[in-house]
Amino acid sequence: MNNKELAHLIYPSHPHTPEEYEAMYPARDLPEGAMVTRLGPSPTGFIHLGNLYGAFVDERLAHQSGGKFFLRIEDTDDKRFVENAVETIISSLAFFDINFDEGVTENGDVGEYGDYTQSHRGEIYRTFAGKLLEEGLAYPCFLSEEEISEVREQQEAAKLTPGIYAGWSKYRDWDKDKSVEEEICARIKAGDPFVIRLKSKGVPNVSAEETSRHIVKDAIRGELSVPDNFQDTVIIKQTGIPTYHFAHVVDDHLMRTTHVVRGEEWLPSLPIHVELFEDLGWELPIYCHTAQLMKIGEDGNKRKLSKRKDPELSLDYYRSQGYHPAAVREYLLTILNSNYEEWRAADPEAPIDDFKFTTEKMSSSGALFDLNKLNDVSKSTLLHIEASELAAWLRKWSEDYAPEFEYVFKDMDKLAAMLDMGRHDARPRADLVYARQIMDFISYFFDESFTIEDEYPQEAAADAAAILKAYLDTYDHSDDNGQWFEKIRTLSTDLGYAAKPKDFKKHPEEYKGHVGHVSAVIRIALMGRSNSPDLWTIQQIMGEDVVRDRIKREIEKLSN
RNA sequence: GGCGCAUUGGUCAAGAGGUUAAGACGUCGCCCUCUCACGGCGGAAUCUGGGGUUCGAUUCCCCAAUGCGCUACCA
Repeated sequence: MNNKELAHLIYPSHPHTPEEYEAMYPARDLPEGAMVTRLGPSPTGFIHLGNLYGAFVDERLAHQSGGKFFLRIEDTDDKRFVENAVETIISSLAFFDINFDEGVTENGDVGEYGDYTQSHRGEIYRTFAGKLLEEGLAYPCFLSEEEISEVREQQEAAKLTPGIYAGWSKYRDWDKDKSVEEEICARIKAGDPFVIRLKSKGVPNVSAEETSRHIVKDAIRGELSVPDNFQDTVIIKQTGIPTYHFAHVVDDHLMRTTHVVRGEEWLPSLPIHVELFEDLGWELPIYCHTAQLMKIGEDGNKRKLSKRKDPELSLDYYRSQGYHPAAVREYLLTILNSNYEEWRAADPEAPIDDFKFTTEKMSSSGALFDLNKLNDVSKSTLLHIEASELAAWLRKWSEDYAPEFEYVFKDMDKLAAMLDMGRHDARPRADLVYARQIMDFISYFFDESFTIEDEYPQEAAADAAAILKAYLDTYDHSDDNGQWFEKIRTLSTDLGYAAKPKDFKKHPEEYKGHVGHVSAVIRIALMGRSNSPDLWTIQQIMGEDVVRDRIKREIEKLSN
């Protein structure tokens, strides 16, 4: 039996030949320099900041260069499948403005290079595995789980690298042993389960200096020195489904991916991929191995955490807190490209598309996720979003994540006015960070959430009732900001408080306090807290009735 | 254990064989100010360690330490 006969025995027929597949998925007709990237999530439904981080690289690279960005579902592991995961992935990414040109969508596949779901591509993988079989570059392996662990034990005892490679699977050299050949033949005919392994060409267990290497270009890390692979990695599992390694090589070639963006955890298996590309006679894509995004631990603060299964890193967490997608995007870009912040500072209004994103500017060491920085970026990002737009966005957020805030959205114009407080001044306020924080920030406007949180300042506590009465008597809702504050100054002086804080600081013995203390009393009666934006503006939004009502109520409370 | 990747202030980082080692976030102080926020000014704080190479290294090389990852018929 020769290689060809073995291949035929395993796969009696294929609907298409490798050449036909090549013709079905021809090189893309794209302008010079256009990059084709892809995102290949497995359908666990768990999307975290790290996925988004990588997805941004793909998206920017493709769309900036006039290329294509597609979504491929990598569901070769049936144990991982989670119901509705694909929908979740698509909608989460869309929420953060990651849009695909082709691939899997909610309404089926879009694009000429599909099918874009790996579990639907079994026949394609088997065809190319058959080609490797024919060429003697792969072999069927019947080693059982028990046999494999025995091998491992022996290898560990002998201090050798564990794994199946030259010398450890008799099936590898079946053509040199008639009895093995007969066994393979019989077992295949009997329908015994087996895997297909790559027949690696590297030399096992030699020192690092002695192994030969390939130079592989990595757009982030420069030139990588990749040793020859000597592991007979499984390429087709017992189920007939490929492993990641094989699917990656076949798909990214046939889908004509030019840039493979993936996490650095893939670096150790690069030798396998390089060998596979070589065996199949295909050109290597340009790899972009990104650094891991990590997070500051909640316990201490500077511990690096693995991104793996850390619910705090879940995209849904930031979404439910109500971080605006534009803010998250902005933040991610600042850690993705070190020169982004500088560029943004120079032009706060420029659209993201104007920024020239480059892989060279990406760091090869992992960054800690910094919530402080996200918050800061978010503040300035929200400043550039229209209040009415923001209000609408908040309402959508509330519907999805926080229905308890329904009352906030009864009057959208009023809400927009609240959000807009002080945002158009020469030095705009930056109060708004994320939805939950905003709900708290404006909570005093609503009777549903208004509570007195702070206490009167010591200097004016005793006069609180008097201050409020005087304030109510002179209050005129149509006063402008200047007239209104002039009245407070007068009121302050009348009651023995300095009209200016400086006067009080100079001669504290002459006054009970200053106008700031008096204002604090009013502020607390109206807002329940001692810190807030401009009082006059707030009153204008609240309306005269609410203002008078709250002051009256507080006077009553004080007299009891 | 083996292999791989990484290592500039608390965090993100620029940077070059000779620099006062940028900038941002955070932090501290002052100013502005009816509070807060914004803004302005200023401060504290960094090249993981040890060997080389060199007139000179934080920058180049080696080793170590530390962190992260891989070591599956998971991706």
